[in-house]
Amino acid sequence: MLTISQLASYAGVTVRAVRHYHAKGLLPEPGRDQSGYRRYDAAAVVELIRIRTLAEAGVPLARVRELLVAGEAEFAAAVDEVDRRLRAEIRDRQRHRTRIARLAAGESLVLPPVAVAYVDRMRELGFPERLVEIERDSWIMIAAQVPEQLPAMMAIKHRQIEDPTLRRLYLDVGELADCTADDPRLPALADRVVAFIEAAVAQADVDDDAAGQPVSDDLVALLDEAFVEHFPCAPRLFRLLEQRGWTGWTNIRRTCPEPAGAALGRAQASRPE
Amino acid sequence: MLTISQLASYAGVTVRAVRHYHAKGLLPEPGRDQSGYRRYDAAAVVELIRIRTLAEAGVPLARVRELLVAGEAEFAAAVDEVDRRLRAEIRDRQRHRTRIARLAAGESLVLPPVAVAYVDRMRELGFPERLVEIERDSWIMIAAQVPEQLPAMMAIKHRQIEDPTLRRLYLDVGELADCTADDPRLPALADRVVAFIEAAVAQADVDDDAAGQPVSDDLVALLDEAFVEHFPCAPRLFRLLEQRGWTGWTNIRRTCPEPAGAALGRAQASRPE
DNA sequence: GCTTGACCTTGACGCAGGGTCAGGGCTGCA
DNA sequence: TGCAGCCCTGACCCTGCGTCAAGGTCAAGC
Repeated sequence: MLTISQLASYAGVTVRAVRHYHAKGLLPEPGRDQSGYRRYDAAAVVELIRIRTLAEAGVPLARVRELLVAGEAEFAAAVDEVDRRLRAEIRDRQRHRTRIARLAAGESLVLPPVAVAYVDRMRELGFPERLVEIERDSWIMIAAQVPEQLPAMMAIKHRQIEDPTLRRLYLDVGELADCTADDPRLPALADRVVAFIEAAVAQADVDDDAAGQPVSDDLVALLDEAFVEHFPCAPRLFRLLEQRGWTGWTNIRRTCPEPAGAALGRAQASRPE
Repeated sequence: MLTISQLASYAGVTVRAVRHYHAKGLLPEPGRDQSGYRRYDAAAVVELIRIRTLAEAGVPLARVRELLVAGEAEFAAAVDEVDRRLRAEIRDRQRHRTRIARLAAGESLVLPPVAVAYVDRMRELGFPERLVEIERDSWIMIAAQVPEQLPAMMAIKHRQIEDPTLRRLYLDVGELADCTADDPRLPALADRVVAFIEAAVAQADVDDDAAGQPVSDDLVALLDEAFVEHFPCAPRLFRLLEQRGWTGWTNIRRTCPEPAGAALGRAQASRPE
């Protein structure tokens, strides 16, 4: 008769595994000797080797229990299912590998390359880091929410940022980020923002109209909130804009219905955070 | 401000996962509103998306926590380690696939093909199922213990089983399996076993001597025990053999030292279970 | 007889990554 | 005011064991 460790060593598994198989009902509990030790016979070795063989083939223990007493048909079906699972797990791992390879290559992954390029370009052009960060975070959220519309939106942003007038406006917004609510430069800034938006609405490009309503109202509200959190003067700026007939920021709109309603989408695409 | 389910939906994870990340210290606990609900800002969305991105790349959560604040060098090292782990897991799965493919193809796996063929041949030759089963179980244990010596041992067994005299002896052992200890046919059987063993010792083939002492004494004892368990008449048979100067069964030996000691290994190779 | 070390027992916690309940509070809408 | 649908904490569940705790047993050496 064998002790548990002898049994385990014959079958090439650990003592702990044997007790685990007892607990799971895979291997019947053997009789005990007078001191309470489990005592195994050769049949237990064979059964344990069968269990180990299945387990090493990647069969979950719950399945092993069934397969030990299964007929050929169920056995084949179960094996088939296990193989499908293994293939799926291999596919998962391979996807993971390509993802971490891209991470290792320096890609941020939370942001597609086109957006990374945009953010980098902002830094090149001398935008304050604060502004760059909130812009980056906004695009992370947009990319997570509506990834398929990101390229179109990014194209517009790239064009906007290369436009000297608009770039000047952005830079000035960035510089006024930390000003107090009563800063005397704010009304003039609001005027310039409104002037830009109205010009954009007036000459609404045909090819930009495809953008439509790319992001949900919820997300727009969230982005506006993030803007307010990072820019102390934002509430005052918003009030100044409302006095000039515009409301919101990410998706800025007229407070009163506009005659040419089709231009709204174009206005949103120009959100100058 | 966002509720936990809004946050989760923006980042594309479950509410439970968000709380899990809080518990693991991956995502800082946000402030609560007056009713105790967690309230998140946009920065939390971005952080959660970063966590999800790493987690989806197969990075363990413990590593994610480090990587969120890691510099480039540690990041690269960690990524490298994760990739190694993923490769190892893929290799494991692929091994598992080949193993279950072999299982599906009908191979027993607990027994190499050469042993399966031997067991099948026993059935063809009309050996009683009881005898076949204990033989099979013995070989399972031997294959698990000393797989590299199995082919040589199997070659001997194949030759033995095709020898008409020895096959007749085996068949008679099988038929007497269930006889009582006082069965009158047992002494004659013991005589034939001894006659065979002594003949085998006398003409010890040169090419068989390589087998030497293939299995450990422990395993031999276990196999003998299994034999006794399946054959009620075994104790009586053993006593009869001892009266004739032989002890044991799997590794049968002379009770008194034999003049030509070199023949012992040959005797063992002929174990006629 | 005593110690020592190796073995045995049960019970419990731990791991990743959450799923799923239970039992209750809060909110918003009709 | 009632109801649906959120939210909260706490706790147990899954896999396949590893590992520790606290104690009983056994064989060997002195």
